[in-house]
Amino acid sequence: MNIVTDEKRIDEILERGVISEDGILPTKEGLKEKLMSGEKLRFYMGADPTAAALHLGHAQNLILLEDFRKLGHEVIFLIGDFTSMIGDPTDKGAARVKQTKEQVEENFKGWVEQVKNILSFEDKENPVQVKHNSEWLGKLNFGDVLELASNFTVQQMLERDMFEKRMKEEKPIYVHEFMYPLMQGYDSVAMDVDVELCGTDQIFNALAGRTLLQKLKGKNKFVVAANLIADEKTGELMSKSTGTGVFLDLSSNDLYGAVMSVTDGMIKPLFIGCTKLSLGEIKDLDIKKNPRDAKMKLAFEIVKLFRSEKDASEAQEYFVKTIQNKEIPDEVEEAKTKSGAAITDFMVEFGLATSKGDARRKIEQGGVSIDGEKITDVNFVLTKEHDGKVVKVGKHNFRKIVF
RNA sequence: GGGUAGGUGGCAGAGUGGUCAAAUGCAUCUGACUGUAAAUCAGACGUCUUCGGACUUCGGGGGUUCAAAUCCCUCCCUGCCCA
Repeated sequence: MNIVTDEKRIDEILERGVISEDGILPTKEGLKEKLMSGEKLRFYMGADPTAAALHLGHAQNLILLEDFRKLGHEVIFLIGDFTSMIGDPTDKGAARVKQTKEQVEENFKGWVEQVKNILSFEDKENPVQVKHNSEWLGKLNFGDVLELASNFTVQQMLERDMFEKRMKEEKPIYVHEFMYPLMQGYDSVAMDVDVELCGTDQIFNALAGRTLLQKLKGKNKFVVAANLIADEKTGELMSKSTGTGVFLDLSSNDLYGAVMSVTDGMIKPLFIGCTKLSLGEIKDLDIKKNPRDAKMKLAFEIVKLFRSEKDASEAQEYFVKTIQNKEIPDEVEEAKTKSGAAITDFMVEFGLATSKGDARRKIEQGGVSIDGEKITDVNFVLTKEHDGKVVKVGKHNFRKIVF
């Protein structure tokens, strides 16, 4: 596969806005020059399988990775199965709980499935390569680790803002957490990469790799740091803890809905980071004037990109029907029960409530209905006449009663 | 090694013998309002319940007491200071 050196395309990738202001290190010009040189480069991006699902924040980096792949460069998606057992201290107020090998295995199962539409693992000429860092990190012995560690000082490690923060808050910092940048750095050496893609929160770790590569191989690695997806106005990051994370293991309908419930300030960053629309098209959308329509377009584009156009249309239809018009959807998961079953037991059994008490509460608060009729009695019992009717809990949880 | 302060619900953080299933904030859930926005407001937020209450929870174990998150013993874990 030939290396594409089309300046316009390279500029569009580097200028898109996904990459942070000074997110290309050491310099943007340097990287552009390298891309223009026609030399085949090796890119990589890593992610630790600490969660079962990837979210849109990862996705934006992966889309970027694919852009570079399409220019003809070698691209590696690194699964941090070894590093995730230690845990990256980034953005954590406390040390991450170590994960077992089983948990890690369990988590990255399905990752490829979640992103196969945006990353070409199956490309004949130049497929994305998948690697695991346990392959090399697991083989280092204590001496090797000491050797690596001797390239950095404790002061350098302590410069990381979150270590500083923890020092200030008198919270523990474990010795093995200092190893994290070393490990991520060694990934670069082991794979002998030219460019690493990461989020801005990962720059410290990525630079450790730059240092190591320089010292051990005399190689000049570039770091491309993508902006984290954040609300334009409030600066709030998209994250699970604030309830704004959009995960990629959701069904198409839920993925669409999850995008719809994102704050308005996230619309533009998501368009730029997680869709294929050109900057011109995004500009034409006039997000401010009609945020709802812009968001629907965004949700559509995202589902289309990660699933298919058909899924996107269906998800949109579902959304309009059940959420906007509050109708019962066409297809509802069936729940086989017995005549005489208490509604509370039914709810617990089919995941509509976490406990009987929770079920009772939801009924008392008016959150439960059958075919549109609100249930007010917590002792309500299902009978034959409810066969085929649909129980609704909250705004969008439905189950069809089947005997 | 010495000294000292701590370990509380998903998280942060109050509570030092009964009124504690444990304040408050965040997260979460339900409702209202909406664009399933956001913000806001109201309510809920251990399990079971015949709705009287019962049962399990405050690092682990043991003890004192009519009564323990709170007191004692012991073990485990962490911060800080000194060495």
